[in-house]
This record gives sequence, C-alpha cells and structure tokens, in this order.
Amino acid sequence: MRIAVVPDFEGGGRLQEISSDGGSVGPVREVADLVGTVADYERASGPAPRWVWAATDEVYPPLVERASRVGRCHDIGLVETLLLGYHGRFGEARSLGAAWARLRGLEVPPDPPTRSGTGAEPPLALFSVDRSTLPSGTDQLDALVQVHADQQRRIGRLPEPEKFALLAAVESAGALAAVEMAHDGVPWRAEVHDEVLTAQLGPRPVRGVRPRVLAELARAVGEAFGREVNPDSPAQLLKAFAAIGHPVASTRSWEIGRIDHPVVPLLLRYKELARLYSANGWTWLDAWVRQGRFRPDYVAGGVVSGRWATRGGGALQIPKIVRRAVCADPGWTLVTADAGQLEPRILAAVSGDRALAAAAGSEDLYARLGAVFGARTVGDEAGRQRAKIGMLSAMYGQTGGDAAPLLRTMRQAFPRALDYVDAAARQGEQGRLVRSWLGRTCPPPSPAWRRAVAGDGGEDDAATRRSVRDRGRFTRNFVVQATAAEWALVFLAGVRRRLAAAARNDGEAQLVFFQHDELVLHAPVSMAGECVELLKEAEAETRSLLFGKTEVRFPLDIAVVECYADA
DNA sequence: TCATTAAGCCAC
DNA sequence: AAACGTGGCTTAATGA
Repeated sequence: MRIAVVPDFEGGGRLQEISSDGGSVGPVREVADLVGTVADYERASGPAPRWVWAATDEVYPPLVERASRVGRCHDIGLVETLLLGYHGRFGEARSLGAAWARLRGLEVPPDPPTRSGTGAEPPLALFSVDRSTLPSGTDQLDALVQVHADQQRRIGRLPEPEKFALLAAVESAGALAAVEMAHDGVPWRAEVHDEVLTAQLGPRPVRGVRPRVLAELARAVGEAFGREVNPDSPAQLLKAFAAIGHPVASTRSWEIGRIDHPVVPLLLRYKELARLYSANGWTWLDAWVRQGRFRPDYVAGGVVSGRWATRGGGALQIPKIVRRAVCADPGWTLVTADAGQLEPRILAAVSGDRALAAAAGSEDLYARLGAVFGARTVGDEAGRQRAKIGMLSAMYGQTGGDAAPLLRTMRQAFPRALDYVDAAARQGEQGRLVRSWLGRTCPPPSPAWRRAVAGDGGEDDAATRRSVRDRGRFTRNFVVQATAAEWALVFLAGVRRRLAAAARNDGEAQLVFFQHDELVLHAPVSMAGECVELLKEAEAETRSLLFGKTEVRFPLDIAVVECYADA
C-alpha cells in the first residue's frame, strides 16, 4: 500500500491511499495530527506503507524530530531527477510543481533555491515552511497523486523497470536515512578533538592568531628561505622557491617533496597542520559539534554518480587523525562496516569477466591479481601494488606514469572487464550517455562541448582533444562509480530496515555515518553481535538483489570498536 | 566592501 | 609514481 501525503505545515496534513501503480485511489483524509497518524500506520499490522511525498528533506525532518520514523517512501523529487536523467534531461527542474507542470503542459517553474545548512544550530521551526512550486490554488494532494502515477508509468515503460524501481526505492530510502542520521548525529567527544588539536598545534589561540606550532613553522620557513613568506600563499611560495634556485611549476606537496632543501620538511609539515587547523580545527568544532554530536547535513543523491554530498561540515572528508574524537557513548559501541575494494568488484560483476570475477571471489582482490603482474608469491607486495595501479588505471582512465604497460597486462588478462570500461569511454567521447547497472544516467555533455567537438576547424585542436578525452574518462569511471554507489545504497537500505526490526525500543542501534562505501552504527554493547550479523545479512541480500547468482564477493571489513580511529 | 575564481588538500 | 574519477572546503588573489 502507498499513501500520498501533503503536510499543512501546522502539524496536520492530507493523506490518500493509492495503489502502487498509482491507478486507484482511496478517499482523502484530513488529519490534524500528522505525526500521530503516520505512527498509527507504521504500527499497524500488515505490510508497511510506502509514503509518497514531494521531498523527503522537507517533509520528513519534522516527523523525525517528533520521534515518528517511517520504513519506506517514494520521493517524487529524487525519482523525477532519476527519470529526467535517464532521458538525457539532467538538470531540469525536479520539484513536484515542475513535474506537474510538465505533465499538464504548463510553464515549468524553476526549483526553489536550496536552503543553506544550519551547522550545529537546531532548525528554528518544528514545521518548515511550504516551499511548494505548484501554482497557488492547485490541489497539492491531487497533483502529488497524479505525478506519482505518471512516474510509475514512466518507470514501467523503461527497458528494465524492475531495476529502475529498485533504484527509485533505495534512492528514497537513502533520503530517509540521511534525515535520520542528521538528527541522531555522530557521537563526537569535543574534549578528545581538542586534545588532538592541542597535541598537534599547541593550545587553542585567541581569534585571528596562528596556533603556536604553526607560527613557529611559518617563522622557520621564512628563515630557511631567507625572506619572509606567507606559507599559505602559493604565489609567494613559487617566488621563494625560484629565488633559492629550485623553481617549481606548482606548490603541491608531492612536487615540493622532491626538492632537496632544508625548507621542504618544514613547509610540508606546515601545510599538513594548516589544513588540520583551518578545516577541522576549533572553529569547525564550535560550528558543528553540539551536545556530543556532529550532525552532518547530507545531500542524498547530491553527486552525479549517486554518491551523497554534504552541505557544510565536510562530513565526507573527516581526516583520519580527527576520527579519534568519534567515540561511542558509555555502554555503547561503534560497529563499522567497510566494503573493501568495492569498485573493482563492481566492475567484475557488471562486466561478467570470468577471470576478474574469480579474483573478486577472494578477500584481497589485488593480491590475487598480483600473479598476473609478475608476483612470484602470494605475499609479493610489489606485484600487488602493480595490480592495484593497473586496476585503478583501467577504471579512472589514467594513461601517464607507469600506467601504460600495466594497462596492457590488464587488457590481456581481463579482456571483458576492460572492454566494459573502454566501451563506456568511447560512448562518452562520442557525446553519448552511459548508465549504471540500475539505470542512473550520466549528464550529457555541455552545449559548449558539443560545439567544440563538432568542430568547424577554428577551434583549438589540442584543447578539443583534451575535453574529448576528459569526457571519456568521466563516462569510463561513471559506470563503475555509479554502480558502486547504488551497491552502497542497497546495502544502506538493507541495514536500515534490519536495524528498525532489531530495535527493542526507540533509539537503539542507530546508523550514524555513511561515507560512500562505509557505514558506522552506534549500538548498545549488548547489540554488537546482532549488528555484525545484520550487516553480513544485508551484504548477502545486496549482492543477490543487484547481481543474482555471482561469483563475485563483496567482503565487509567489520570492526566493533569504541573509537572510530581504531576501526 | 563583497562576490567569484584558483590553488591546494582532504575523503572515497 | 605523480596529469586519474567524484566531490567539499578554505585561503589567497582577483574583480566589480
């Protein structure tokens, strides 16, 4: 059963039961207490409803705020984005109002501007404002029901409707999880974070002053150069290096690291610490951690490949050293699950390459590949490294450095896998679209790209060739990265469903962090074993839902730890 | 003065 | 070893 719901933003709303194809509809219900009504439906026996609403990030937060969680939903905006993308219409407006306008042949309203993040500040109003793009006077519930029915029809007409329906379901489930994780937050010990910072940088300075260690390093860098230099200024560094007889093309760490001069270690250390200070220092701590929780503002489906993005807080780039501050509450534990070597395993599964699939049946795929790259023994680390670079080159389109001979070896040993990514690259270079396993579609090239490639001769040939190759690398990587992202979404949805079933009462065993191919659960110590089992079950389910019977394995690196840094 | 761009580095 | 995909975020530099 599906239930379309439109909140009135005063605590109530209107609902209507609909069939899954959207065809038959029940009577409209008007309720004053939406939270209670949703909870009643979720508690009722029988199959759980799938809530159909315009946008999860608008409708769901007030429910979660009042401890009313749902199992499943259909997010009209996210599904519209996927459907538009499938037909090469990436970037067109995706709101309910836009979809309704297209359905009715009316002028399509632009999407409302995205709200900005609030940092650690809690949202002001319990019920957010109505950001509907429907023309005033339109029956919002009626529009919702019609657009939903239309989306289901459009999915049904696709070549592989079941796959796309799965994609729509997990994209929506991800949106639910994103709201819940933003609410629950990552357990974060500010005092541990402060200890890490103090150990690295010296005590917290007053506003506007460099921490002691950074100030000392900056002074030492200046002395080594024989002139005053702001180490934060690439332009000044370039001049300073030229002045000491070591001209460099850039001030990137790896390039500077090759220079033999006493300033180099000082500068590299400065860069490392300056990064920590500015990106995840005390300012970040003040802005993003409150009452022992870091609450990232996730943007489900925010990346073209289907990965998530974040708005402020940089939750997807938390440096390793800072993870020391992520600690379970007393009596609780963290259960982390990392899908190791996910992308090459995905390539093995989607390409159907027998040899690669066989290697992907083992725990360490790269080690198994080592033999192909001249490793004499199983533990030959150099052979394993060559295998890894060869594999990554195939998936990322690297051609420089040592990649070329390794790629030739890859092509010989794993022809079908290489054909798969090569074909995607060719499609891209021809300006065509490529899709993930479930049907997420890459954006088309820009009009400027098409003009340049169509080429009336006057264009810069080298630049055009480069943008063609860039596009090829993008589509080459897209087919793998986007499928890996949907593996992660299916997994996430499975874990989330199992956690809800395992909950003994509200608030137990939460999903608190999701980072591309890695999940972190925060659970009472007594539930750790249960969580480990549930993660393994979800992996098995994910594998079979996506790829049916396959030799490929997706081994999870699971750790039960007090601190994330120990995972 | 404020908005935008470039460079650089963090994560996967 | 160092021109290889997706991003976010910060500072310096540039421009209106």
